[in-house]
Amino acid sequence: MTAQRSGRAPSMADVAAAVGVSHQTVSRVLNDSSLVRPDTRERVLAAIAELGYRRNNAARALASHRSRRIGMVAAHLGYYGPSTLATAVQAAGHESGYDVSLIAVEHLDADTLRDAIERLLGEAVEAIVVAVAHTALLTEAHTIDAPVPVVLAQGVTSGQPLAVGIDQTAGGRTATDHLLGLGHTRVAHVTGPLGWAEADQRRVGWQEAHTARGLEPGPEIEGDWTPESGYRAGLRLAEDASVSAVFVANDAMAVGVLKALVESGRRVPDDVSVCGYDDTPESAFLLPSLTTVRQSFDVLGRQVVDLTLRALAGDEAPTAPLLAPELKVRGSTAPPA
Amino acid sequence: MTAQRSGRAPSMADVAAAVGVSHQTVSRVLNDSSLVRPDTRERVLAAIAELGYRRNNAARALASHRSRRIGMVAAHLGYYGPSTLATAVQAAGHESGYDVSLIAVEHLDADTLRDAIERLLGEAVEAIVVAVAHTALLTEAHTIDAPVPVVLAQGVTSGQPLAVGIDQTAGGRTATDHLLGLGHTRVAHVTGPLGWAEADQRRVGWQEAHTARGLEPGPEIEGDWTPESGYRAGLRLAEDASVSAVFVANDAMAVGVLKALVESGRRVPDDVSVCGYDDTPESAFLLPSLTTVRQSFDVLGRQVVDLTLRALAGDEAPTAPLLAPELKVRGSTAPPA
DNA sequence: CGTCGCGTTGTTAACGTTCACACATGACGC
DNA sequence: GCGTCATGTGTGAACGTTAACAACGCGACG
Repeated sequence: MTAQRSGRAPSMADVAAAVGVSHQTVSRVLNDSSLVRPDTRERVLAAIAELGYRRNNAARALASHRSRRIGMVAAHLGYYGPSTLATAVQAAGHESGYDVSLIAVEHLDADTLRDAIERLLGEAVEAIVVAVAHTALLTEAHTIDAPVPVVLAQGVTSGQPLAVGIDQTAGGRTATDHLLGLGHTRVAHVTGPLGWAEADQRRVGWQEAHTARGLEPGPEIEGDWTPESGYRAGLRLAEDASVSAVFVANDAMAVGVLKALVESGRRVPDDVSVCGYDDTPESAFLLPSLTTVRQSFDVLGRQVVDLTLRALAGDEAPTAPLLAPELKVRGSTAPPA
Repeated sequence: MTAQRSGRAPSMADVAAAVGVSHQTVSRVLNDSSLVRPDTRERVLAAIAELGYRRNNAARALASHRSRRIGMVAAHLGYYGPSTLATAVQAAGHESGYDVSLIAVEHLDADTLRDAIERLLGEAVEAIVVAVAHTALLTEAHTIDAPVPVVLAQGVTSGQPLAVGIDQTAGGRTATDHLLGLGHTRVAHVTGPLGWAEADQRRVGWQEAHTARGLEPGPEIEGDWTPESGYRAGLRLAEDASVSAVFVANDAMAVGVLKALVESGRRVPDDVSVCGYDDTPESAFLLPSLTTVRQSFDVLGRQVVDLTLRALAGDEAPTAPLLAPELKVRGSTAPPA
């Protein structure tokens, strides 16, 4: 009964032959069309199980012109934010019946991005999610004329079409406001690498918080997201006795800042308050525990996929509001001495 | 000249028609067969560029029975190790002309694994790389009878076929040996969740280092990789005045241990030495900087892909030696008082 | 009792590649 | 001058699925 060609994986035709129906009926069962008599469906399902039949996606994509696949390109999966986002997007996509092809790159420049997109298009993705953090690339990403929707998922400034993001400016403002609210009259800032959208935006928030109170923002030092750059920045800040509060653009750098301050003999938070950004799992367990800003990547991932699906459903330029980050107050911030 | 059907992406036939050759010639150019006259190739290439032709991978896979795709399933991309490994595998695969479909899951149990593998097989991957850390799953993974090679890339204990890994036992031994070598007579251990291969193996290394010197291993507390579990363990260790050295199974937990010890009034390394595992970017900038064990995930990723390619080339059960981790001595370890 | 309609199934033709050939053309050796 | 061979190119048939439509059986309705 099981007339199967040897050597190759069974096809619909094999299943059909085993049951004694046409391959189209098998196809109907697989796509659960309602037009199949229950007992026919039953028999087909049994044969599928017995033969170990598995649907061939390549053939499916070829015939249907639909790949049921979303592409994603993400950089710096070693960092907390990007990796969390990537996992979230993948989970959300899977929930909605899409595979997510993730291209993870070490560092994302214009060439890498173009290459990644080219590869994804080669896989016939129906949409592409780009988690790109660099401002220069952001504008570039907008000009990509791919034959599929391209959704931006990072570094987004406002409710632009086909873009979801977290309101980094608000995050920077909240963090700085917290410090100013404690009574500090000036907050120093260790930025991320300028040119990165997230770094730029957090910095703007930091400035805005000062100007809103008629204050001058304190010294500013550029970092590169790494703990080491935070450490170097911290050493310089420690020399400046007027610095009583620092807003650091991510938790990894904050680790370095803390070390530098303490090693320089300045107590945290007694002499200097430190506020980070990201709320990595470690941050609550630093010495002292780190006040920081938390971003909900799970929600972001879900939103990214929803927006993508809306674009796929024909909505030309779907928009979504920016997500609001949340301040986590811990032991590293206190009123000035 | 450009006879292109509207609405659809151009196909080989379109390119061929534009140039005035057969579709097979276009195919030959694309697969750079040598059997094409230079000027023909030239003209085909020009037409491809002009029409914006892109090869359809679904059709290619269907016709050739080769997808040029490797699947990978990885859990816990939020952790340092797995995410670094995933990126490395992807990069190495790409270098070798393979796309790597990465399925990132939050947590990997038997069902999730089976589902992920099923999805990957649906994409016609030629091989599957499984980065699974759980011992129970490891044995399970060995029994998977997929129609393609399944390569294990984590938690591997020795040079088993189709498996590459880092020698975690050696890592645990090295870390503990370092502490014993400093003069500590007993080393406590905060383990990862037992049942995870890596946790188990590091623990074995810790025991071996003691027995090799005729010593009894110190107290042992089970953690779950999170800083919080490290903190809880640290609080208990701090109560035990006989504990002068601790080997913590990863850096994240070590962060928590450090906090607990210091908050309990025990100085590090003066009263208690602490050694971690992973060498995360932060660890050198903790207070004090963390002695730890470094694993080279770049090399591992490369090896994983090499092994996979060997399996694909027909080698039934290719093996690779375990990679040796490397001790990084920093400020958190010192001789006993 | 014939015919319409609906539910179920079968038939045939795409989809865009690669593969296995067959077919031209010209060079070369005898 | 003719067979042989290499080089370049074309032809037709897969590959395994979906899409569009045709066909069948059967009950209901006029």
